[in-house]
Amino acid sequence: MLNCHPPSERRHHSLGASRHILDRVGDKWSLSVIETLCHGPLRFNELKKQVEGISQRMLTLTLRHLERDGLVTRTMFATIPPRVDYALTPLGFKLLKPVSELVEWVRENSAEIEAAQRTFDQQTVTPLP
Amino acid sequence: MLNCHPPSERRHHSLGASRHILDRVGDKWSLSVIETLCHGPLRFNELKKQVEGISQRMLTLTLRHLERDGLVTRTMFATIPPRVDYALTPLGFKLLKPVSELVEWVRENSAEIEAAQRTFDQQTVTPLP
DNA sequence: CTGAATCCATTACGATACTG
DNA sequence: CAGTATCGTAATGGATTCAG
Repeated sequence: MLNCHPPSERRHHSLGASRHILDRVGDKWSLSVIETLCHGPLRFNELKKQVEGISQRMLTLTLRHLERDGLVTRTMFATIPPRVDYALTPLGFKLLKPVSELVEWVRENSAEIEAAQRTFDQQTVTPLP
Repeated sequence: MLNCHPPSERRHHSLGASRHILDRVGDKWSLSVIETLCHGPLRFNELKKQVEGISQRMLTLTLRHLERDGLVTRTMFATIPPRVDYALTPLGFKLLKPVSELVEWVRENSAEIEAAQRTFDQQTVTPLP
């Protein structure tokens, strides 16, 4: 929970340790990859097809980060051609709940957010004469 | 909610419209600023003192983004010296709930996450002879 | 006091080519 | 098939200086 308490009762840095996961939430591809994997394991190229727009490089990097944080497992099969399966860990599945609720919240409030953005953008527009 | 359904039932881009807010969640300062403002309005320099480590530039930029998204209001007083109050909007307050639950989730699972990171990091370490 | 402007370092990302 | 390597570009953030 965020430290919504007066400064006297506040602990040092309320976030900080959570940064790594928040970075995953904020980066361009992690949530899409997690979402795609929630139906079951997928191979690298299947993932690449289903996460539209992602490059090979970014898929590799994103999967490495998710694997490092314990959200995704990587399973290699010593076949020819090689085959690698990626799957959500139980931890990865559990993350879906709070993340989904956040995304859901944004959806429910997107009209208000976009209205605010339009208002803000119009204020500072200085049309040329 | 994230599209955890088979591809046949899946809507085009599950995220996409939510990117803007997810970017706020993911960036370095937005959540700290929101957290600091949840006790009540603050002036620019009070915010700068309480959000430790933030530079003047990043505080300005962060506040502009939050204001644009309708999460924060900016109130100027035409006094000398000038005074500007920043406060959470009702929308900003409401965002605290899903965000807090996400941060809470990370806290509850930080041990497991950090253990995964240590394991991952040790795998690829190749100590020099 | 509030904040805009500038400069710089680091990182994120994308496109392409190459490899076991 | 599943990557790695390399390159170039854009975005992000920090430090410092200037201004109303």
